[in-house]
Amino acid sequence: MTEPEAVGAAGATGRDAEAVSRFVEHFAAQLVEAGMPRMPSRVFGALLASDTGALTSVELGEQLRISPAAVSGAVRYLAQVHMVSREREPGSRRERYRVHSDQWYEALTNREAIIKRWEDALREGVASLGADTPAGGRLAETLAFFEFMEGELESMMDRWRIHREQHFGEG
Amino acid sequence: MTEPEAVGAAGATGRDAEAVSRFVEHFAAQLVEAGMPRMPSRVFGALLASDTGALTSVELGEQLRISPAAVSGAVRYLAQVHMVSREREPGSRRERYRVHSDQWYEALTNREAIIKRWEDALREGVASLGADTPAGGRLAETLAFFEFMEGELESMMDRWRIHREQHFGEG
DNA sequence: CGTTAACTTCACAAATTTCTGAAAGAAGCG
DNA sequence: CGCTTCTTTCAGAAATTTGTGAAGTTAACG
Repeated sequence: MTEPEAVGAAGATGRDAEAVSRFVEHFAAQLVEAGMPRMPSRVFGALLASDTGALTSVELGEQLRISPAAVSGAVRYLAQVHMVSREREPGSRRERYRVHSDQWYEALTNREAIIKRWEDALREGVASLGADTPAGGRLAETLAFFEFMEGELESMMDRWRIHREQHFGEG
Repeated sequence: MTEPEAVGAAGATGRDAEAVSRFVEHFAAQLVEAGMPRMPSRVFGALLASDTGALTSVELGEQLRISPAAVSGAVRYLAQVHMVSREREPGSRRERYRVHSDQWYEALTNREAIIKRWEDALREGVASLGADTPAGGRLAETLAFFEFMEGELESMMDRWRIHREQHFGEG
């Protein structure tokens, strides 16, 4: 009874728990490599791979074998960067964490906040080093790049929404 | 002789070392927050803020007050992600590390490698969970998003190069 | 209005990461 | 061909991060 299901078999849930886990861990590893902390990455992976797109704290804890505290921390992180939203199951103290597909895109776009802070730092640098110095010029060009990117990102998301509807309908 | 220059004064180099340092540390902090290790961030900041855009190992060590070993590690990291290139000063064992402005852009674009791995993980997930399941569908849509982004990024860089020439000339 | 279920916070232990000093390894120069 | 100068590698110390158990807090339900 160490393993509730045989490897590769579809269990009582109608899903191959082994396959799900493999995906979750593999995908989470990529997120980690991109700089996201481990627990948030794993929780996000589990939500992505869930059929409803939403899981409770207990379900996450069981599937990932982590403590309630770890779930709590991970979810707080993910909510902060807008990668999941919290739902209150009506008539229950149970909370439910959900990925909206569009939230996911927005979250990536939310790197804008980071870009904005980079821009601030660069502007400050240009000012204090002098726009007429070689270093100042380099900073100014970098700043221009980010400002350009910022605008592009926005129109890119617009194009995506159109592209998406053509391929996935109203979603 | 603990401090070669008075605070805020322009030294023999003709630059306000204090102002440079402030920028470097501030900018580096933003990079760190975005997920880059600290030493690489600081080294990169120092290079960005240098007049020539290139510094030797010793110069970096002195300016940032870090050991040669730390410089070595940071530079290796930065070279790996294509954010600096190494130059051999002819007729000297001294090496010189440089930021090319375009390298910087390319580096950001090099996140493509990361995206590619995300895509692989997602494709695998779609296959093993089944494209006809709700979870599989969600993964497929996410995958489509990344594939879309990949193409967009490329054309965005093209547009940037044009935009840049109009504003900065041949650079 | 008390009881209980669920989530969060806190302090600590463990693991990982990061930086340093010391020694070894290249590469020009005499 | 040995010396000198610069860089890298390595092992270990220090600091930071991460996850847990346990206590605390909130809110539904009888």
